[in-house]
Amino acid sequence: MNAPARRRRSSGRVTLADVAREAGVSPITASRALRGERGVGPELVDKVRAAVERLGYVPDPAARALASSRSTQVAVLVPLLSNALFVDLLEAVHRVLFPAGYQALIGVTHYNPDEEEQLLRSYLAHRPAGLLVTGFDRTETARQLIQSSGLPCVHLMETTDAAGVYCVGFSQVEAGAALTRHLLARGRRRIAFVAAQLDPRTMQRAEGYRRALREAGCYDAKLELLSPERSSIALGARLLTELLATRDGIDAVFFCNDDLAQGGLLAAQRLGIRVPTDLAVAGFNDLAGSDQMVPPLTTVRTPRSEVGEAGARMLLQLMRGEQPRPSCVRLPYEVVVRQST
Amino acid sequence: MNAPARRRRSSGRVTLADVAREAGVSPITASRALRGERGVGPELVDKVRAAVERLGYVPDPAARALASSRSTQVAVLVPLLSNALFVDLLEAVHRVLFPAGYQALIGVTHYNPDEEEQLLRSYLAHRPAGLLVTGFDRTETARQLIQSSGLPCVHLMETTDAAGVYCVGFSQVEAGAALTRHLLARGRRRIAFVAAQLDPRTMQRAEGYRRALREAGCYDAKLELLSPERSSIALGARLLTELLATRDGIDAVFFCNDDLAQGGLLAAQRLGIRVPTDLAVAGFNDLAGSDQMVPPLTTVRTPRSEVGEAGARMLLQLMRGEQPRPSCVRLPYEVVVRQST
DNA sequence: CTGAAAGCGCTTACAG
DNA sequence: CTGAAAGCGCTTACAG
Repeated sequence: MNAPARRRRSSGRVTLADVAREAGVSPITASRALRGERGVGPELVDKVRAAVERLGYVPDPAARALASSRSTQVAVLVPLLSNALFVDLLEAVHRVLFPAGYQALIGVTHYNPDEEEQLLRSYLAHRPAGLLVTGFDRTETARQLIQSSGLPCVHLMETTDAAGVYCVGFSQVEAGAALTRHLLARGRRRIAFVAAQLDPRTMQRAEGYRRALREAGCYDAKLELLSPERSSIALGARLLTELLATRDGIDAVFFCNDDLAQGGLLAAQRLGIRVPTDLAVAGFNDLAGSDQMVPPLTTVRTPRSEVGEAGARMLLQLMRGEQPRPSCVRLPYEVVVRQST
Repeated sequence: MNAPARRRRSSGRVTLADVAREAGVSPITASRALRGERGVGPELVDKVRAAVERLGYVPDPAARALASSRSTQVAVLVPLLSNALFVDLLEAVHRVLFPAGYQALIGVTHYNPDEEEQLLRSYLAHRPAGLLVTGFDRTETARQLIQSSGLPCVHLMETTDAAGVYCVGFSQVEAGAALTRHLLARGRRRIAFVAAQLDPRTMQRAEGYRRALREAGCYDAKLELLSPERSSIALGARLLTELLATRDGIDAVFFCNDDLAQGGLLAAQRLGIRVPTDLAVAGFNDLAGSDQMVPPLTTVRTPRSEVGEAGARMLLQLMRGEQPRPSCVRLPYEVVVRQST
């Protein structure tokens, strides 16, 4: 009855061995039954389940990770939490992953490739079951770390046609062009583009803006105001003021993100500029509050929740060893026309 | 030269044993040297460090967790990521914890005690090294899970004088009272309190509001408008409209959070109400954009970054087995007077 | 101050 | 379909 009592470090924890004993099977069978591995007699599965219930067994993720070199954690890397966009993305990811038994290890890169590389290194040591990363812009080392980890990885927010790459996103270029065309359709010709952060996706929107204006024969490089500073409402106010002080005859502004646009709208009000009569103002992402602005802000509703959800589902497939088809999902965005344009 | 090649599952990973061999010491000594345990000869430490460097050794957190029943993860539970307040808090926590070798496992409870309990259960299975939780309001089961885990735990955002409880926060009651007294000092007498979410900290601010008004003999329960809905700019606009339609003679509004206040300010503008002439408007937390509103919003700057930083440092002490003194830190807030009052 | 042995709680690989 | 043995990569507990 007594276990040899020397050199024990028992944590008092209920282990798989306890469950197996209680169920009258071997630990391996209990393990297989619990993981839903096929090839275990249904009656045994029931017995094991009942024993788990009775003993209140909780599997030890560390032991599982060590033995299988796979954990139930999924590393999710996003640039920033202060952009509501990524919060929506993470919420959606969590909504899919958590019920499936996975936990999101959230890493914030601050749009800094070196920081991303460091986080990746640290998270990879934890043997995550999968990886969710934002976009394609990273250091070569980071790329190799992902590659050589052999882990399932889904790229979010951007899309590519490259083979063997899994991604869920939308065309930032097209969305930028669509919004610009809306401004052109409203009769605007001197359309400025104001951006901050200057991350890859922002620059893709800039590319869409340029394309649309070139098509219309209205492109003027001087109408671009690009700042490397971090995007914020305050910066939007500052940039609008600067824009109007240094460029003539501007009749519309496309801000690369709604926080900038909201700040621009508030600055216009302080400057006594009538929107949209004197100046049309548009943003991007349809963030909280944009519909409440005076006047309500025209913007592009981007499908970040859908991206998070579809991306997480795709990763789940990959972690199960399945082949998601298509390997790259392009989701729709929508130009939301309100009274600011 | 050849290891017995049967039944190997080697992951190809560089292990502590490799490091030990390379350094010419035993694995235990290598382990101790790496963890900075005192009582290892300085020369040996150097040798081990060099070997780690040469081999590119990365410790395996799963193995470490299994052997020591402690991981390098810290579970951090916050109510919401869509409130910028908690994003600031998390950033600060990460800034302290990550360089110290810990990773934050971020859990979002959505102000739902059952959800918190579920997350706690799931995170506790991962043997975190410590716990960071928001406030004191949770299910009895959650409380016991924390208690019986025996893990170091620091409570954030609120304070208590209860013995044996570690916390870093500020007095929500006093901050609420201070802002209310500012409105009183401005000559306002019919001061409304508009709140959403109705979480414990919001209700503590309400308590401060009541106290200050009672002291001034101005308290009127009808001036409170409390909504259980989630706080947002849009809701603030709606609540201000409702408030003014159903209450007479209101000369000031204290919104329990800045997003509501920003919405209120925008609604006032649409309604043609002059702020602060007709109505003083104040918020709470000093969130992004509040200084950019028209007029700029009076609010309370809450020390969330400081709370996150001090809380994480306190946890670090506890995880080292030290006794932080004091066990409860009360940080200062600041009433920021702008043009809306 | 340093080390040989055992153990943490699982799963893999091999058998039957 | 089920299981006994070994191993995942560390650290604890005991010795010296």
